[in-house]
Amino acid sequence: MSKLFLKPGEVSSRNQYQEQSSSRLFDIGESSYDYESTIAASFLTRNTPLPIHNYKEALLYAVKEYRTVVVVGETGSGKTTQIPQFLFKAGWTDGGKGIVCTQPRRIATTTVAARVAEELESSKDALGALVGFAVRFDNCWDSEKTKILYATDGTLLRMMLSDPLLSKFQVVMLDEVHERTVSTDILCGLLKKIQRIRSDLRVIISSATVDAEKFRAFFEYSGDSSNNTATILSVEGRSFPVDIYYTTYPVQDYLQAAYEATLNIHRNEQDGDVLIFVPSSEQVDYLVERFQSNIFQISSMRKDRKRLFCVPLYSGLSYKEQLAAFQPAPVNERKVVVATNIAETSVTIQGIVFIVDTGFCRMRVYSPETGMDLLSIQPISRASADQRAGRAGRSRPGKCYRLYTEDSYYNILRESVVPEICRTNLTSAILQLKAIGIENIMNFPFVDAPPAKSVATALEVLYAIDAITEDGILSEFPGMVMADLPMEPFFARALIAAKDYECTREIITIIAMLQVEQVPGDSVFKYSSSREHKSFEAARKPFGVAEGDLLTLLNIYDAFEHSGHSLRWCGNHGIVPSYMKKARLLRRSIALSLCNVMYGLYGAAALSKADELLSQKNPDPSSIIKALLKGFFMNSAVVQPDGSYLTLVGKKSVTIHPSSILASRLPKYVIYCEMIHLKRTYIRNITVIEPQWLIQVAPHVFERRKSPMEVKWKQFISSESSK
DNA sequence: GAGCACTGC
Repeated sequence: MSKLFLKPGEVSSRNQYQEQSSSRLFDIGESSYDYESTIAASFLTRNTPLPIHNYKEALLYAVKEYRTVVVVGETGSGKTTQIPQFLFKAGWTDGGKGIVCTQPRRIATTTVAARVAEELESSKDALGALVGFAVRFDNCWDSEKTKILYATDGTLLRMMLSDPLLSKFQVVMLDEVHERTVSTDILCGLLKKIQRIRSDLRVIISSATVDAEKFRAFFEYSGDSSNNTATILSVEGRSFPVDIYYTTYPVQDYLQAAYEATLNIHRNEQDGDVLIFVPSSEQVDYLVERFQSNIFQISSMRKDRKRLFCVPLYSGLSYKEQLAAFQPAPVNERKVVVATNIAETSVTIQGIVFIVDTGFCRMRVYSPETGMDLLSIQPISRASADQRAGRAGRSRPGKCYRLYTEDSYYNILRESVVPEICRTNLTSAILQLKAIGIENIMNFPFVDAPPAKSVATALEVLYAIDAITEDGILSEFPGMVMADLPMEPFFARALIAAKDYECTREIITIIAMLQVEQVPGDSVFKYSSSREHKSFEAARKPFGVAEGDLLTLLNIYDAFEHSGHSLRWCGNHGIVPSYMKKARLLRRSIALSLCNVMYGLYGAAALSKADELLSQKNPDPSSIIKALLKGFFMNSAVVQPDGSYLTLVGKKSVTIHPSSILASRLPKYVIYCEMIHLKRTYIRNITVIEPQWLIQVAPHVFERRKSPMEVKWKQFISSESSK
């Protein structure tokens, strides 16, 4: 087996790199977060100075002299927690304006804020005063007192709706910019524009090495190189070297190779756990099963009979199932974690010494031509490969076995990920931009511009749902209201329409239930993970209604409410109580947002209006469906003789996903929430409609056959581009 | 009868 790989002596120096260790409760200065099960490791490095402290003076100097500072540092250097504190202590908030630091994930946002509050105020109850956080539906900060605010990137973007110049902030720090989320990318463009108006604003960009000069150049707006406005500060990391091994030949079957590589590690290597990266959850299950069925032979490979055990890790597992991957291995046993990309950035497992990297991941890619999402297995980027390798070497030197050749690494893998903005549906992002006041999308300073076709498609969709006018201008109503509602545009449109159809309570409930449904693994029903789908369908059946999946979810919530929100009732019906609780909270949050945004009510007035909205029942399914239709009429389809469906807009051939309650009923006309191409093109979350409702709800699309709207759309798209 | 990587408002 070892002949597959280059010998250690053949490892050239460029295959070694550093990543600093950070075995503490909160991973400082990086996207990762350690599950609670790793609390035991938290005090190991508490008192060790973080590398960033060596750069304090250099950083403060750079922020003083330059409008934009790109801080390059590997994960764990301490930049996320320390930089805002340096600036605070140096007096950057003395003028009354604060510091905001964005993160791509909620969990990192809240945990980092908690840690900084504790560090700065030496108190565990300090969060929400000097230091706070802001994420959707969960704010913990004080507009008077808070000087350091951690927020998700999407939340800061949303704040710009009411404060487009971010006038509350003196310094904006964007963290994990190399991950290239849509929100972070858009914030970069907006900050670049704000800097032209606000010369006092300071921007700090935290990024991985490969992108540093790209971002520096993006924010540079002096043409004179002796008078730069943006600079780069590099911060070294703190960690142990990771030796990289490549295969000598391309592997035919990376699952087989991963299996063999792991056996080889187990046979020949000292202590230390193994983390295997594979693209999909099915492949995780396959490998785990394969290890488990050979566990005795594998354990007997070693003289000391050291045992090996294998656990899966992907987001579709329930919280409880995921915890097993974080439990430390017993003495004289080796843990093998088989994981999807979740282990690349979202979570950190302590004690990993060996990495096995297949070199592939599953990625969602949007096709603007078809308006469809495609989920396909693709080679990872070099940046991802390095990130994966860096998951070893956090507590001691590690090794990474790449199941591809060194030549592939340098010549086939792309340098960094395709930015999300280039492979996603832009409807929501463009609505946000319009609401912030960016009318001309084509001229927006994108770090990487999305495909023009994606922009055009998004504008067409926004026009069709009344968010923008023919001239591409955001409408005061419903456009501005849709932008203000913290949900996807189609849902926002349906929620606004619900007022006219007098079914606000029902639409809010459906949106809340869908939100919970989307939580992978544990959804509303017990046993809904892939292995136990039969129980899931059995539990759902008594609540199933002929109108489809969305009204079935409503039916479940109504039954839960009717039981007096009884946990015992949940237990008796195979429904997970915590998820119904979550739906209940979400309903209230959504209702409150609606009261703020559409009724202009705040405080106690909003609370009482929300309660009123949530108590007015409408038992008429047709009005609920019409409200839904107001948002989702573009996602309509008609059944074909062979049982497939044809979408009315776009004429795509699709199939109802078998998980739908309507999969075998084949109603004539339906709307769907999502279309995705897997082995076939599926539509999911189906609702039955009457065809004449389409004309009632969207006459501009379905009535006039002679002059297709495409003509009009094309006109305003060209006027949009020429602005 | 199929099977979805991972986030966010």
